[in-house]
Amino acid sequence: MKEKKADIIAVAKAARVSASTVSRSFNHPELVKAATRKKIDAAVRRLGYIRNRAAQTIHGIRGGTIGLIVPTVDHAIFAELIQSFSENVEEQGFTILLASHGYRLEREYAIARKMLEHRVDGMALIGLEHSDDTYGLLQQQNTPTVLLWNYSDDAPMPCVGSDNYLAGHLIGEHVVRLGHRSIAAVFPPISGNDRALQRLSGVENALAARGLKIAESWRLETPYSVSAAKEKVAGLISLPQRPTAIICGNDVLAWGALHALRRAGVSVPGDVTITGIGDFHGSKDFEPSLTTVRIPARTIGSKAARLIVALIIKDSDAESGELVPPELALRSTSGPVR
Amino acid sequence: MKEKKADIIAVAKAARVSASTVSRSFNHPELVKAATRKKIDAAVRRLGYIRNRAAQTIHGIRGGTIGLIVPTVDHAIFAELIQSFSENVEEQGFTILLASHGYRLEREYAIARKMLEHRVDGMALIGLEHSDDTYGLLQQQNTPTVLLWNYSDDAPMPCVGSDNYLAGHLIGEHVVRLGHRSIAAVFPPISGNDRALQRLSGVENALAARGLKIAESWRLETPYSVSAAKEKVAGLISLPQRPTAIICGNDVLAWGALHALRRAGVSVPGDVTITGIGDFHGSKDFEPSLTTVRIPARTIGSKAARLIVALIIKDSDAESGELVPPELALRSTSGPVR
DNA sequence: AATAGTTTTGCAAATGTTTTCATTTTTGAC
DNA sequence: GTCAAAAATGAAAACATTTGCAAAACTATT
Repeated sequence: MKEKKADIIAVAKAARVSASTVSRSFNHPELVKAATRKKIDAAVRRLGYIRNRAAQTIHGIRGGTIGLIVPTVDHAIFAELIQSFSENVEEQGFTILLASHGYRLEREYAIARKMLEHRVDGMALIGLEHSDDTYGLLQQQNTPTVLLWNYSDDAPMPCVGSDNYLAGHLIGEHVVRLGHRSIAAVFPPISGNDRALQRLSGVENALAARGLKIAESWRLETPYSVSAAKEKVAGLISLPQRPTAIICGNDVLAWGALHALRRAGVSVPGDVTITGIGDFHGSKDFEPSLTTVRIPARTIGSKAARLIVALIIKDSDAESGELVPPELALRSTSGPVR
Repeated sequence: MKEKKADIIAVAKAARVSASTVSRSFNHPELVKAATRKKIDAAVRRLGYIRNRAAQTIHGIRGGTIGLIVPTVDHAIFAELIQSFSENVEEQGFTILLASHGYRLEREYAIARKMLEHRVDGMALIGLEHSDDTYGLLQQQNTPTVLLWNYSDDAPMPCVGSDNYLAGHLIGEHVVRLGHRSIAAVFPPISGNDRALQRLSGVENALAARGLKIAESWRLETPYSVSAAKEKVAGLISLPQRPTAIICGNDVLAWGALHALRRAGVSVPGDVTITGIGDFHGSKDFEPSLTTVRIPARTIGSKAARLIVALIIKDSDAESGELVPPELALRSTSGPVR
């Protein structure tokens, strides 16, 4: 294509009007005569003209993008949330700029900066744990921001999410109520992951309320994957002393545990109780179906979408955040201790 | 924040140099004296200045974003691909603009247009099936584009992906070789989904080579979810006539099938053989481990990332695309017919 | 100390759009 | 057919940058 791409002036020429009129016909169509608009539209089509948002953005006009930074997109966890958030945000005319930081908070800062360079209209981050630099950056630029996934009253920014501490507490309580005393825990690494940390302390406190504690050798830390969890749990149950319940930090780890037990011929929940947290797609239909705590990702996504848009368009009666409570999903992998 | 955000001129003033020098110090640091650069950096930090990419973009400078449009982000399928693609693209200094079209090709067109308005440097789409409008748009704007996931020699644009027909053929052949004659198929809807269509015809041709055909009542179409597949398969096996093998269009559906059989107490692969396609995270560690066809998503993602960047920076020895062959992953859910 | 060459800097034009204000055209009433 | 008011359009300034070119400031050489 030798000829340079069409700009608004080319369109104006082709339609025999001025550039201003073309611009108006896009942005304030009611101000231009129908006939003129028609001529312009024809010219636009003929030239294959596409508006240049960058040139608008320069005028302080919103570009219609929202930056979303997630730890990872590779796994089930955030998939539902991302989907729901982006669907809802798109519905309101915005597009998402997505990036993942691989659980490295400095990466997150760098990405946030880059998104700001692109002059996103707003930002969304996962969790409440971010580097001071990141918080500082966002505050100083006073970019509308929402924190997804976790809710806390004293969060430094509006957040919509669930209470991960409560989620952990719920499941911990459920397990002790069933009479379990020998309890193991399988959790992802908690550094840079406030969700996991809170869940774990929720669990621990629930146990502590009954004077229980998780033995050091029964606290397993595993990367976020079915296979890693499966392996760890296989090791765990081959030990002479076996727990009667294994509380997993999320559903994916629980799936791994379930497969490990199946493989070892251990019956669930007859011999061992397994629980997850998250209620991902598939947990309900697992055989046996997984007892877990439902974190309503779709609800969080849509509420967060509404909130961020409200913040961006400065809708003054925007909430400052919202707690979407977790609920115990009682299913078949948990049972009374034998 | 009363004071308007810092611009390059504010920085220039603060550092007592001209705006041009500030600009240069960002874009061609070697052209400005180290001492001056230091002054500028200090001013930047002091004022919290963030460059405005939009204003650069206007000068035809690359903005460093690549648009990626996927059908959905909600499920396992593209997660690995997206992750790997975006990791690799980020490594080369680009950021991803992600959107999903929910399997609606007109949405895809609208999104592509919007991304072009944002002047993305390149585009990546999933599969080879897109509306003529979309293809036309991209061609006319001659935006560097790669098609992910599927490979075909006569694709209208560079593509890197696997051969879904071959994947289907591989698994079909495997199943007939095991001696199965009564074969059912569980596939996602194929409209607007060339991947599924090709897989299915691969399967059918492999069967046809042995004179076999899938009975009409044994061709199940289900949405992309464990629970839908589980339900459909539960119905299937409750029929008086039962297939000895069920070929699933992807691993998620196969998981659903597996759970249905488990629930019904049907042994796998003793009574029924189950196969998937995709080899998603978790399939290897499923109990029993799933026989499937490996579509190397990470490889596709990284190769595609390299390709799109090469196209953008007009690296002339960029490949025109690449076929990443699928491989049969022979595991435990398939066995000889009893 | 003067010269030539090199490095560093600033000025001003350019980029593609929006917007304010002024001008022209149209409309409706008489 | 005239006039005022209303509607539609255009000219030019503004936006935040980059860049070509020229001027200024250094260096090295004599």
